[in-house]
Amino acid sequence: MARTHGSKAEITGPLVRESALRLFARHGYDAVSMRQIAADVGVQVGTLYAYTADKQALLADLLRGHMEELLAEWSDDPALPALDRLKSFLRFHIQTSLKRPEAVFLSYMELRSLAPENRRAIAALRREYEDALEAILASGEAEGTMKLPDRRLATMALISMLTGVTNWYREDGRLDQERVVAIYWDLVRGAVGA
Amino acid sequence: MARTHGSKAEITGPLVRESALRLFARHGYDAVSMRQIAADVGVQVGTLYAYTADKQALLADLLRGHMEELLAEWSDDPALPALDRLKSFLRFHIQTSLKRPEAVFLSYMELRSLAPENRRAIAALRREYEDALEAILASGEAEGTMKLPDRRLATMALISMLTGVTNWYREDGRLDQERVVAIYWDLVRGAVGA
DNA sequence: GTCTATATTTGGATAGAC
DNA sequence: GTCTATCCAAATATAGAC
Repeated sequence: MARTHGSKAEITGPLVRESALRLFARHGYDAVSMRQIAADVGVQVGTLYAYTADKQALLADLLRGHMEELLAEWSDDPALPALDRLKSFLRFHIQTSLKRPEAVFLSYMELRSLAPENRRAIAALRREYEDALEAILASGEAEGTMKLPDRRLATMALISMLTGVTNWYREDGRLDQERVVAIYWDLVRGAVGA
Repeated sequence: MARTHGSKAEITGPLVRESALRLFARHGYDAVSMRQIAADVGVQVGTLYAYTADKQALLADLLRGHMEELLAEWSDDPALPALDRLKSFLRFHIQTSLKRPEAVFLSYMELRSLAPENRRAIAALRREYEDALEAILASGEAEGTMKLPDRRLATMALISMLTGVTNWYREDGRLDQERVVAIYWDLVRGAVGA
């Protein structure tokens, strides 16, 4: 696994990020040492510092990258019926959560490990994502196709519920992703009073 | 804050547990040092080892204690209508989560920091708790008062959703606990098809 | 029961050779 | 771009005095 001098310079950067993501998600930011990451990548510790200023920056970049990808990939059409938009959001959120479970988990767990400045920036991106869902719920209420006792709370409740798939879903389990989406849609549709 | 020799021997044990719980929940198990815990309690590091074999045992005891309390406090009457039982569970889970948010958060987050043996034991207790909810859903289906596409998945989805309150609830926020319970009850009732 | 002092390990980060 | 070697700080845990 370990490499020697001078090989694969151009791919080491991404490898560092991938290893860090996986290890941070699995064991927690503070539980993972730079030495572990280096060993996982197959380089020596010193090498890591050619790709990140320090450990904190590595975490911050991973979280920011994930949230920015999420926001960039999500597309919504306010002209569609709110229930259709909600179903799209649900599918998007579940599929993303299952495609990048480690990034999702990390983003929800390790905000606290960030320095205040970094934390504020990531929290703002997360808020932006939550607001995308809340806007859908608002339009559902305006249309009269949804009935919610408290829109903001419903937003948080739905996101918690959907993100929860990462806690129990197994690739080799009894349900495939489409089936999971369908089941969650039943639950969510009921919850929003449709 | 710091104490000197020989004072308050009989209360140091609980204080250690309280400090450890708060600090572990806030910063993560690996991010917290025994020195920090000692400083928070107001003793020197060595003293902690009169109350725990090591740091790992401290975490394991906190998690086990929380899960055992949860299971001991929860009481269910299978003779009641399933919807009433579900509402009881919901109130119990939300109130407990808001009364001991740190223990709840820790139990869901730091399983991974436990040695395999300890992890298995705590996971079994958690499973027992989940099964309590699943049994209620099963009886609702049998009664015909609930309609669920997948009972096990609904169980996990509801627990994720309810536990999510700890992510956003603030004591001084706009909603008191009873209001939160009422709002979640609306969402859950809809989700289970009642 | 608690303190002080310390052994021992491990961590993040840097310097300089190749 | 990567390695080797190393500095320095901080961590867990223990020993022995009071």
